[in-house]
Amino acid sequence: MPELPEVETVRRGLQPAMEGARIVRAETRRADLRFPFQDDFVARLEGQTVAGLGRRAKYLMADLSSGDVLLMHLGMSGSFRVVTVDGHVTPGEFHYPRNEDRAHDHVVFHMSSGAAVVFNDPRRFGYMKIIARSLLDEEPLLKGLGPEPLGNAFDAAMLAAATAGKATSLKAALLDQRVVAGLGNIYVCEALFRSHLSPKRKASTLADKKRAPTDHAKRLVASIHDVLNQAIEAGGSSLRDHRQTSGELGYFQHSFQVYDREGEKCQTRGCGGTVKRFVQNGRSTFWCPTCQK
DNA sequence: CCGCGGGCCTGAGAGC
DNA sequence: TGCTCTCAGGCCCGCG
Repeated sequence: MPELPEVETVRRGLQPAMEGARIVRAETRRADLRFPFQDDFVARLEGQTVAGLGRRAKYLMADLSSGDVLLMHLGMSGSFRVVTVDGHVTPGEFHYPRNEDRAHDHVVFHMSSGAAVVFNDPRRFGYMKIIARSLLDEEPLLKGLGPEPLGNAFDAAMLAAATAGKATSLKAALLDQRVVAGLGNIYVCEALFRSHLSPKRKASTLADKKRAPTDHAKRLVASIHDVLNQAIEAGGSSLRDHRQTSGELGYFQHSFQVYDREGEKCQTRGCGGTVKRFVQNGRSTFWCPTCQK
């Protein structure tokens, strides 16, 4: 499911239930998600207060009073919901991603705020890991990550330097979390469309001979900023699994201009082209060959 | 360094 | 209705 806007939406939804509250009880309802839970997973959570809930790329990070950090990744189909202790969902009734039972509720945090925070993940590509804050810099899951696309470190100069000399395609480079961390298939397709750049273009064309950013790089960075900010504002995109923590859908999918729109007319003014789909690095790319060069 | 295929999982939707 | 097949917001590994 989730790319940066979806994870950020989840973070904002969990904040009121978790920040400043203590984890009274933690339940793991099976032995593993993508990986087995650490042996001391529950023990390191129970009794700890969540000082803050942050995000790095597509990871949620809960700062615990013990000095540990709980790292959470939603994989493809993970979602969180916030439920009050009497079984009623806050604020509205939760609608499961699929109209099924709770078979895929794998982790529950019972908070002193009175809320239960439930992690549901049918495909179980998601995972959780507890890391001592002092070891965060050496954590393999985080170590190679590039800059946050909405952070100060991400700009045209940085992007040009990171892609200079790369033989790979522009699309593959943007999906590479070492280049920039948080984009996925949807928002890469959308950002490339908005900047009129072909997904097939060589990534190295974002830089000139002196490794300085071209106008393409500047356009692309602006498009990435725009599409991510707009998607966050819309509560993310709900195609199959993504839900806000209230169970509500995100609605940015209605604003897609190319993703999942094969065969539709290109929305670029005066273009007249048609949205096409092809497989690139094993993933669907949606684009307009007429106006993306 | 790069692309590709396969794997991890479950479920939805299409086609027959 | 039900089967089979393809595909899915991620990411990792090994091969050539």
